[in-house]
Amino acid sequence: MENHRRHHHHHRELTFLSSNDSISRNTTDPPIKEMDFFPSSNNSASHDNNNNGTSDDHQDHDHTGLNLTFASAGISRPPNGENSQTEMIKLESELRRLHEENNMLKNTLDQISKSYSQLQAQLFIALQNQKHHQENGVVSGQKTMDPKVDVNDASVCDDKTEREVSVSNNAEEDAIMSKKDGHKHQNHLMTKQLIDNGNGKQVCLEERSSSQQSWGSSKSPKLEEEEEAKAKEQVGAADQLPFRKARVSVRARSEAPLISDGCQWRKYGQKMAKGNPCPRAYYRCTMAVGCPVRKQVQRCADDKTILITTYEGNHNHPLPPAATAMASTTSAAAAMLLSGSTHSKESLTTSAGSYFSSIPYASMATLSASAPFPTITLDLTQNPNNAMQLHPKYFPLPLHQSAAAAVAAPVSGPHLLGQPLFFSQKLLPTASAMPLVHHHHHQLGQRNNTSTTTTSMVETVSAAIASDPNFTAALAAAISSIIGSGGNSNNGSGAVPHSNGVSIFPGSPQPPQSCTTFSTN
DNA sequence: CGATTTTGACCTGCGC
DNA sequence: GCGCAGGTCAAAATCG
Repeated sequence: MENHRRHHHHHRELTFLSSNDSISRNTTDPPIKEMDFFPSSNNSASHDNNNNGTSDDHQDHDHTGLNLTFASAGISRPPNGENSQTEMIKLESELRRLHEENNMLKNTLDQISKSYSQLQAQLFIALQNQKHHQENGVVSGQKTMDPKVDVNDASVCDDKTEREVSVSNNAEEDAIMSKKDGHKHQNHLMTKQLIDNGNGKQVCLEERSSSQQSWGSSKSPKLEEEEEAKAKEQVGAADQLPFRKARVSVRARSEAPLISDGCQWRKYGQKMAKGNPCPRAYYRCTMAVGCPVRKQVQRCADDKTILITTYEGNHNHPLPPAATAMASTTSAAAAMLLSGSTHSKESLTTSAGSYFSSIPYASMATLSASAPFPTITLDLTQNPNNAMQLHPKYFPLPLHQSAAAAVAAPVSGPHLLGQPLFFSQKLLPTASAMPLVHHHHHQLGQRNNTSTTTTSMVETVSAAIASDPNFTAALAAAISSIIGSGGNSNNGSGAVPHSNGVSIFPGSPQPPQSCTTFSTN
């Protein structure tokens, strides 16, 4: 097995490095002629004629071979058995090579998509920060915004702060999560890319490519090194900074083994983690081939009713509305963390600390920038009532912005954009309502939009969780009470989504689509 | 029958 | 170098 894998890697490396050549060769050069083996008469001949591709040829070949079992012994084979043997070997090797190449191409595409997504998010964050700096040398966001927005913001923030409560001390979790990487070199990958800002316009962004690739891990080391080297050339000194993987951890009470986040996941492993009697399950997103997003699910050792779900990576595919919010928030948070760490981790913290320290509700999110991965933890466990209060102004920004960004996003990246950017803009003014963000291992820096994203994320996550039928049932009462008392009415207890994109944000000014709705899996 | 889960082996990093 | 722990792989089993 081990050898098996190693071989694979080697193949990939080699083939990938020359992939272009290989491709062109494969697509242009006539493949080894199957005609030699399967003369005219049967169906396979026509197949062959139609397929001048690569792998198809081989498949056809195989297929043909099966069809010809009755004649395989000799009839269809040319007299010179040696040649045919050689050809077969060639074909097989070619097939292998093509498979490897295909894999490499997929991986490359994935990497590009991932980088694209993260860079987009980071760009916006960076722009946001820049804007802040320009507009006011001062720290806290005195961002002037559309009054409307401000109103919304306030309410949003209120909701948020109320919603979640205590800081979760996830040091343990963080430590566990971040302890290993296993793909270190990937962590140093720096990229300078052209990213599409959603309007088809490309922006050249120098940035630190993010994490998810690490979890993707399918890229060959050589390739990574090459990319890294290239990136270093372009980026320069920035590469000195340690690369980090951002993770978003969600703590929520749930009977269900998984929280419903709108995505399809496939379990690929399970492990007993030290210090926790409950196994940790590893899932990867299966909504698209090669999607790098993974998550770990584990029950809290202290309180087994608490389910800890940790996400990493950005989806490289369009997301269903039900998944958009979660994905965008988590990926945005991840990007944010990365961005923060890129520039100065401290900035993240300070904003958190100084900014939110006065918040009465303590916190609902924990930022852990501890090495090697910054992790943002959302604690949705403490006060269900609060936890559900997010909805009303869940989307401070006009739907056409957030939803459009999230939903209309053609592929991967765009879904990142909506919330982090817009939320940050709008939430800043209402600092007092911000959640407390606690930095585990780093000193405080100064403000930025970290908290903002955190906030939105919490809401999103809460919404996602709420959409889970099981969890929904458990929280129904709480929601009802909130709705009843909170002045948001619409659905009353019915606010709880039953499934399929029912909005859980009763009071939402704009019918929250996409981002604000969740479907159960 | 394809997709998913299970599960033991393996890989890698880290501390001693 | 060794052992430990987290993370991943992939064959086998199971599911729908």
